[in-house]
Amino acid sequence: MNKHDQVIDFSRIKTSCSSCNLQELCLPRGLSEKDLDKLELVVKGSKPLHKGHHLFRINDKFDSLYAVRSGSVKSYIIDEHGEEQIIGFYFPGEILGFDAIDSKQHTCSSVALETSTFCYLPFERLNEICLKIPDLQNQMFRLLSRELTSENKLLLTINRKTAEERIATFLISLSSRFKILGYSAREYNLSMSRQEIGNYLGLTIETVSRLLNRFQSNGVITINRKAIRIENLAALQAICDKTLSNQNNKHSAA
Amino acid sequence: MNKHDQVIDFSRIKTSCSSCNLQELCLPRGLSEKDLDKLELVVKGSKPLHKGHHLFRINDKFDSLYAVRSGSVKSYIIDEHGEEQIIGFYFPGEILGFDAIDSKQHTCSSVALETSTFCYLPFERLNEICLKIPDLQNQMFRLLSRELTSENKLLLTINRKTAEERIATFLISLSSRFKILGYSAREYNLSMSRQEIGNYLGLTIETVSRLLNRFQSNGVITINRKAIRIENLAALQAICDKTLSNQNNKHSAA
DNA sequence: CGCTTCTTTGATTCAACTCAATGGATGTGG
DNA sequence: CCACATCCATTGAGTTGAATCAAAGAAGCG
Repeated sequence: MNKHDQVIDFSRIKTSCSSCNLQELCLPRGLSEKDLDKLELVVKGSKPLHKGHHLFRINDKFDSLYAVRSGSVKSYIIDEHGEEQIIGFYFPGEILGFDAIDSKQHTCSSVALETSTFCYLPFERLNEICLKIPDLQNQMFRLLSRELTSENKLLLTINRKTAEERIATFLISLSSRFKILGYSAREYNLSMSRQEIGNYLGLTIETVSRLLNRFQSNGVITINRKAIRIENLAALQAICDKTLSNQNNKHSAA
Repeated sequence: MNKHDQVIDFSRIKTSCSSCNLQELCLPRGLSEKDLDKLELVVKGSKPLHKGHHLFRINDKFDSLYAVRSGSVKSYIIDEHGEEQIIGFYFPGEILGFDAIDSKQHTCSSVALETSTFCYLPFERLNEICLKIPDLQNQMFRLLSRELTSENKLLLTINRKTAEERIATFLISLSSRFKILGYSAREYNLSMSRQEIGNYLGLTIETVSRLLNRFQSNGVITINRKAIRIENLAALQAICDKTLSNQNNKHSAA
């Protein structure tokens, strides 16, 4: 199904950044009221996307960035053997699509993990108003920069941490993102499967399952299917970089 | 040593983008002659940085992006145990420092792998002229976007490839970057150590050494210390995604 | 030219993967 | 509402690719 098939044209629904409770997390952050008004003219809403439906696919023509309003999505690329590699999960207030700016084609696919809604940020128009609103240009640079920094952290997690540390790090990362959104940092639902967690972190589903259950046995978390509660945040934090300091220099350079 | 200690103030040396042979690879790409003139007023040169000296360190105040003019650098972050994780290697025409835009502090450190020179691109001024030169703003977005895409590819390499495939992929990546620079794609010098290659790819130095020698035994490459020659590019390409297609779905989702 | 750093090579170990089988949840259609 | 199918998660046993440990050789440096 194509987004233009709909009877009601949701893309015409003007979204109001100024009344959006995500504005301090999202693109509008730091903009004056006057500049917000200009931005709102560019942003469009959309109808909800159901679980398993694609927001965009690799090689699709790029014409817009997307901000998650509700729900969650995963982005993934495909390797030479057609296998999926998940490169990120996105939650409300987070923006995706930046990777397509260079080639004007999406370099990854994005699919809803649950019923989700989005704001569309048509890139050409965004580009234009960035020239007129210095704070907006700056915010764009900052968002791109932040994405780079968080990819660097992920690289570190995957390259230097054990399976146990990776999963703990992942759970903590979700926790702090939900906290920022005003949800509980202690209790949340995993919108992705064990398979997807493993894929993202470079682990098999069996390893993910075993370790989540080990954390539960140790009283660090309680997990029931998708529902997770962090029982001992400090302990989980400690697991994130458990490996003892001095002896550990397996990949270290200089 | 601080960059202001020098007798001759190299930072005053105006660099000429318009006569630079890297202009089509670097920030000026796609700019008109008139816009190039404006950009040149912002860009500053610098004295050479010798091997092992830092261009910037983590937490340094961010005030400038850097373009490599000659030589090469590595960027790295430090984990909780003080261990280094290399996040990228940069060659002439490539720009680094983007990760610091968000927090205004460098989130990684960068050090010269050999004697290298750079152009300084003071960010505040760059920001300002981006507002006046739409093509430049666009080029900035594109460079940031490209950096994201290449990090995604790295993630895929590290998460889904064997040690052998990672190293082959790394050698091919260097080859194509050197080719773009107009150097030989078949023959080049590794400016980084085995240790640094391993660190970057999530492997130990022993594994890197063994596999490079295996490639040599198989006649795919010739390697003598830092000097590498690709004897059979097709074979090396084939190694990059050697693992057979159908059976391989260890981390795959959906 | 002695010292340090980098690289190579071999033997052994182990964390995470693979293979295998079962269990629980959700959904569908008769 | 039950029977069946499917999908996802769990758990166990055995295997393996890359790490670790160890030691020696080569190169570069002061």
